[in-house]
Amino acid sequence: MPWRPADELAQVVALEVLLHGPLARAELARRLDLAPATLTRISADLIDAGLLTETALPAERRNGRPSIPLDVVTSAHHFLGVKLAGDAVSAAVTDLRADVVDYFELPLDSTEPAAVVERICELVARAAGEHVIDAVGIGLGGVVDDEGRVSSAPFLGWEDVPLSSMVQERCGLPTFAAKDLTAFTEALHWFGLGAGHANFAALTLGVGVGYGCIANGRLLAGGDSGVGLVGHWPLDPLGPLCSRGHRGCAESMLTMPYLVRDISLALGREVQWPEFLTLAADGHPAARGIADASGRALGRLIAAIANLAAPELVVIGGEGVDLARVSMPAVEEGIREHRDPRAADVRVELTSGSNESWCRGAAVIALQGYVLDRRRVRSSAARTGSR
Amino acid sequence: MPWRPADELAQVVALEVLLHGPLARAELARRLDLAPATLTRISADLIDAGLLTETALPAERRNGRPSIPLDVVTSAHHFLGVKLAGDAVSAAVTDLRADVVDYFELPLDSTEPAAVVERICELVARAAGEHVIDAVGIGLGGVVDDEGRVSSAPFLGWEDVPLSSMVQERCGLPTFAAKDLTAFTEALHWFGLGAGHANFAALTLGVGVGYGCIANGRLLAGGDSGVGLVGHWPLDPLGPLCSRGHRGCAESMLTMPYLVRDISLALGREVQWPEFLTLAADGHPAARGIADASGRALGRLIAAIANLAAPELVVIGGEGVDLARVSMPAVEEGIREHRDPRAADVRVELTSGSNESWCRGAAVIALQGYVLDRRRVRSSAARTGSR
DNA sequence: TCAAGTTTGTTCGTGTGATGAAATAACCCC
DNA sequence: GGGGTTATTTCATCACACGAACAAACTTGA
Repeated sequence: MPWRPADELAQVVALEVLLHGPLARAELARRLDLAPATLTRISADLIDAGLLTETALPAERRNGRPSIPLDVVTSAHHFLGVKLAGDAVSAAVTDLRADVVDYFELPLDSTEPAAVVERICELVARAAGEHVIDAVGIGLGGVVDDEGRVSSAPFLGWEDVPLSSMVQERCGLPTFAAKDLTAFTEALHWFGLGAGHANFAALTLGVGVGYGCIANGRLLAGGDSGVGLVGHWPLDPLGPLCSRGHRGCAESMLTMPYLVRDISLALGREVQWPEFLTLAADGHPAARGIADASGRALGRLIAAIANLAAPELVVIGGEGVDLARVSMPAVEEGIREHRDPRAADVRVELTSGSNESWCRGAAVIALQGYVLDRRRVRSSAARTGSR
Repeated sequence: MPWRPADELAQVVALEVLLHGPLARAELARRLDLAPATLTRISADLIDAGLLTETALPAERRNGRPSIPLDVVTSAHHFLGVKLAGDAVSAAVTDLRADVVDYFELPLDSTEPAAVVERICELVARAAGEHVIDAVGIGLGGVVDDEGRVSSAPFLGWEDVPLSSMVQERCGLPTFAAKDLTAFTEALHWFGLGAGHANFAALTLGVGVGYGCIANGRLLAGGDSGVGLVGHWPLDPLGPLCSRGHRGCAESMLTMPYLVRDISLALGREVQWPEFLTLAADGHPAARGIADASGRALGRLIAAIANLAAPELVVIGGEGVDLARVSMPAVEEGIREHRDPRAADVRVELTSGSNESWCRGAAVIALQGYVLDRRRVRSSAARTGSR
């Protein structure tokens, strides 16, 4: 039962239901500015096609005839989202709403493209054993073009690897690859904190600092986003030096390795990330100081994003997201410092930075590719600059 | 002969011709993915309606039957663009392609809303004496909402002034007001260096620093863009202090009053802006030093914009644009400093910063309001976050 | 308990309007 | 002048969104 809305309008209706939860016909008609009659017809088609069903109506009761919410059959489709790291590949199986239903992981002993593809296909095979997988998405740090070709991924030593087509040929499933941050941001956009927002930004903390942005309802994708454009952003003229000799850049102020190094130096012993957070939360002076300086730096970065990209919301994620949690007041102070007091407050939200959330992002790339039928359709995206 | 395309498709076709120059029917059909037959019908309607004409075919000759380019009747519509300054109001009359055909100016002796409206209407009357004006656009520095209400304009001491409706009631013409930078950016987008770009940024230098951005084909408009979000951006930790006590912020590094002050202090005599530029261009050490520091700071700001908003192009304007002209190498150095070397080069272009260009921007706001029939249509903009 | 009110969803005939195919027009080159 | 090529037009066709009227399924209130 493939996702094949009969025409463009059916596609729009199906997407609206997919993205904005169960919706009644009348509500859909209002949202999409269509006649009720049209919705009767379209929803009948979509129900016939197995894309939508009428839910068991726990809809809010008001006056008049009760509405019958329509919903997508979430369990009718499954996607595999693969996150590629330097030493392991992990994967999550999700349903049509990007809810994770299964999770696998495999170590990676070679970063040769062929070996990695092999590993990915092992995951695909394992997942396919338990679920019917409709498409595969792969997320990795690096520059990936629209066709899923990895033009550069330093952490794997890759240049110009046609990853998605390699996997697709090897395992026979539609495969899409994208930069990990693109995937993460799109997942927030369709099913996460960014749902319903036409302008928001995502920021991830971890081994590096990542940035993704939805502007006017679509991803901001410069040709070379992905080379780590915010990674070395100068945030504190008095901060420590980073590997490239910048003083107080995002890498040196916000990434886990540097912060762990700083706290270890300060205490004269090896301190791990969780302990650092605990110490900071408990008010240990050295840890507090480092966390606060870091939080202020993060706030400045958020302010920069807010000033230039005008998001309604900034979502923080990544495995180091707890840094923001323990230094929220400093973050807010940093924002105030670099933001005009007359401007509206920046809304900052935190989200999970587990590895699963990266996989989920990759699954959303698969889901989008499948549902929007990428690879075939390029025409509608061709209209460039107008309006 | 009003701009009233019969239906939505006709509107799209007319817009395409307006924005992308004379175009033949076949070319339009290809661009908009329509059947040739459809274009015959639509263009006939539009020609009947007086919106389009067949040009005297100086189209590039190729094989086959020659095409007949269609163009809008540029001189059939005129717009008045008014730029509001603290001490004067100026206005330009433009045609449908935003080419300036006339220019007026009046001093302003009171900043009372009623007095300003009076002055504006004098300009409207004068313009209407020589041209048929279809709509009026007003640009000013401050926060202006979609309905043309000025919620704040410190330079006039205004709060919550329903400017556009005041002018509209007083002079009887459809009137639209917008922030000056919005107007400037939209003008670049529709008819200037930004035409055809779905992602670009505009930066203006003058008494302050202004920023506008088109992302994914539309203006990035935070609710509070306009309070000068980049005006106090920190650019040089060693720079001079600004009025608010920031060190090396955009105001202190890039605005004309500060630069004039700096060069005057350095030379021990009063130096005006043009002389400063001449000295810098001629290699006078002090002037060169100031201009280069300023250029590097500008480069850093451009890099910040390029990193966060991913524009394909950054256009510099404003009356102080020549600063960029005399310090281009420093600007490029500043960009390199804050941009990952693996990222693509940022394309920077300069444009006129004459007062006329601000008026032209305001005229484009009028033109857009008129052509897109704002104030009536709000429905299509309502679809917020999806896709 | 029944009538009135309200909102949802359906049926059906209608008309708009984009389309494909084929014809025609207006050039090129040789 | 003939063949090739591309642009534009003609025209019958047909998909499909719509409006209007109606049926359904509740709430509310007397």
